Amino acid sequence: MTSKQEFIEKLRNSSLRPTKQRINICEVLFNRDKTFHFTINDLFNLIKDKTGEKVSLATVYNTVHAFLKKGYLKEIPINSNQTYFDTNVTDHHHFFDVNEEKLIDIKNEDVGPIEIQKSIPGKKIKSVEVLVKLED
Amino acid sequence: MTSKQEFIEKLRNSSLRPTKQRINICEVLFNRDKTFHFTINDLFNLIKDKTGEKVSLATVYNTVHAFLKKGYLKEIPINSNQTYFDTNVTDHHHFFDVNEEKLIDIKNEDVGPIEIQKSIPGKKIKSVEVLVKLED
DNA sequence: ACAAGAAATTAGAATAATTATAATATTAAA
DNA sequence: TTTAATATTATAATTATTCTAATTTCTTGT
Repeated sequence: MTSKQEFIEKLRNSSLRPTKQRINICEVLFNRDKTFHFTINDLFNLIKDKTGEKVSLATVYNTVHAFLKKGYLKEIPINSNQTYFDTNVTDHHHFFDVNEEKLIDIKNEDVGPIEIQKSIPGKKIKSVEVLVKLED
Repeated sequence: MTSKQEFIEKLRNSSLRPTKQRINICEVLFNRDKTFHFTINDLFNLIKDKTGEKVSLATVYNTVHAFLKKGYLKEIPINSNQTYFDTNVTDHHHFFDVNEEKLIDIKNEDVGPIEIQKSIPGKKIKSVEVLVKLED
């Protein structure tokens, strides 16, 4: 359980102004034990539900993007038409349950080493992510 | 080079009605040597350019989705806000050049075997895809 | 501490992406 | 053929995302 004050400090330390909106978003995103997978819309609705305060959808977008850039969130590549995000920013992979449209983390150590025997001149690898689609 | 007549047959054999729009889309998608990575918008613009005929954007969506379901196209999971598709429907992986926003195929044999040491009860693996992001 | 200017942030309005459905075209049946 | 059934198209509606004017927060000078 992180206090409002701690979020304010963390935001300031990241040179993000600790606005009421951002603090609310932090409470929803980071006051959790488990990692959290969500879409912008999930988050938008949860803010209203959990904090009672309304934050505009555009601000949710802005904040999520700010947090992404700071490395507090990770974007997960799935070809659903809604973009998914993850509060687990460590290097890891995902199951995507196609039937239930639900994401599940796969720890890095649960995936054997991935060897890419091809390279593109002038480019370096930024990330390697595995997406395992599941069905019933 | 596949003829219009051949596309008509292929569509019929897949129980897809061979409409003028679909034939135009086939010409743009499948009259190529190399595999083709595209977004709906890319395709929409190419149809006008290559065939001179206009097909509505909604029809492009419809057709791409129909082709996906039939297995003639593959959707590629990237977290760009535009969905990418691939005419290469074999099992394979991708580089995504983040700077140039460009996709590059990685043949299956250029990626070592991927071992997933975790499973979800009641669910079976539908696909395993690797996305390697590249930067300068 | 306070005011003024600079910079960042918010949220309404605009745009872009995708889907639903009424109108049209294609096919199947008689 | 003609009609009925079904599939397809494309406009209109909806949903997702971004842009920007108005507002808020911060910084600096006093």
